[in-house]
Amino acid sequence: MESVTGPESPARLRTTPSWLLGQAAAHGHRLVADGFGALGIRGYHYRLLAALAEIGPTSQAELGRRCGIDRSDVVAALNDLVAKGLVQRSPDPGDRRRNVVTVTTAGRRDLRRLEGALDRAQDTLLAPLSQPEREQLVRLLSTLLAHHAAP
Amino acid sequence: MESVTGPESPARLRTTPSWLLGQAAAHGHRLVADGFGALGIRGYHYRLLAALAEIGPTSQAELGRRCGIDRSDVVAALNDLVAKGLVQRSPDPGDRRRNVVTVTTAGRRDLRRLEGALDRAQDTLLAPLSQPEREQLVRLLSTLLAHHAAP
DNA sequence: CAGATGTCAGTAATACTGAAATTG
DNA sequence: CCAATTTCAGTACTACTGACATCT
Repeated sequence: MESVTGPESPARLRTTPSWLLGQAAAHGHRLVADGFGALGIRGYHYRLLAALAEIGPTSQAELGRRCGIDRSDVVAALNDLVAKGLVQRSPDPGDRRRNVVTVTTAGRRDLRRLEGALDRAQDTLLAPLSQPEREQLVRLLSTLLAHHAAP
Repeated sequence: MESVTGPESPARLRTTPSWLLGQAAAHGHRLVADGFGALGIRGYHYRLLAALAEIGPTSQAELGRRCGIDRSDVVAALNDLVAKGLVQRSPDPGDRRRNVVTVTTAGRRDLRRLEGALDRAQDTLLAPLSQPEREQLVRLLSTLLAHHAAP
């Protein structure tokens, strides 16, 4: 990545929130991807693993809703995770439309490593902000997302 | 788009800045794209038009640096803008490696419309934030980008 | 029948990589 | 020879669309 603009970017862009968000998100994505890259994991994979570890065995549709990932993309990402032996996919006895997805022991182990990489990436990303500023940023973004979330 | 997660997203994600940034950026991108869509313009196109209108005729490489767009992507986006008659590309007499890119009258006209659409998208995106909060968000993001900008 | 689910195929947009040819 | 510029070809990741078959 490295879409660094420097302080000479157009004045209009420098004060446009959606542009600033996009650039900051790109930096964050690059840092996280670098950390995940060694384990051959992408953002989608991590999200799914984290959600599974937190809420336990779930259907693919529910996973997609929790993670904000389209169900068609969930299919592809789970294929990867199954191939890596990090999750297990089995038919739901109670509802034959569904699959039940479960994290394996190897999945939990990789997830712990990913958490470490994620923490380091956040620290690098937020380096120029004080602790109160970091909390303020998280608060503002959370307010934004809560407002735009599906009702 | 619409990667809305709702308040039941994994706890780990809800407090991870890079995830929050990504989600907020996705919302912003969707709103802006909706506003630009009617004119057949993407983010890259707008950035280039805005930079050109601000700094005047420039080389493609300089444009890319100002806008944070890779040179190879600048080529493709300018091809579109030339085809639409919004910019003009001509060889630089002083340096025959370069092209000089200039906004046309039609380009300035479309840019004014795009600014309007962009403003409306920002208002929708920032709806849940007060004016001081919006300024705070811009400030925090600017600090972040300034720090990660080319050293 | 309506609605949910899993799957597949395909697309758009941003971001990035590598290489080639030309010129300074 | 080295560096900058333009261009092309190709890739990765996120996000989204439409369709289909299956099952509740």
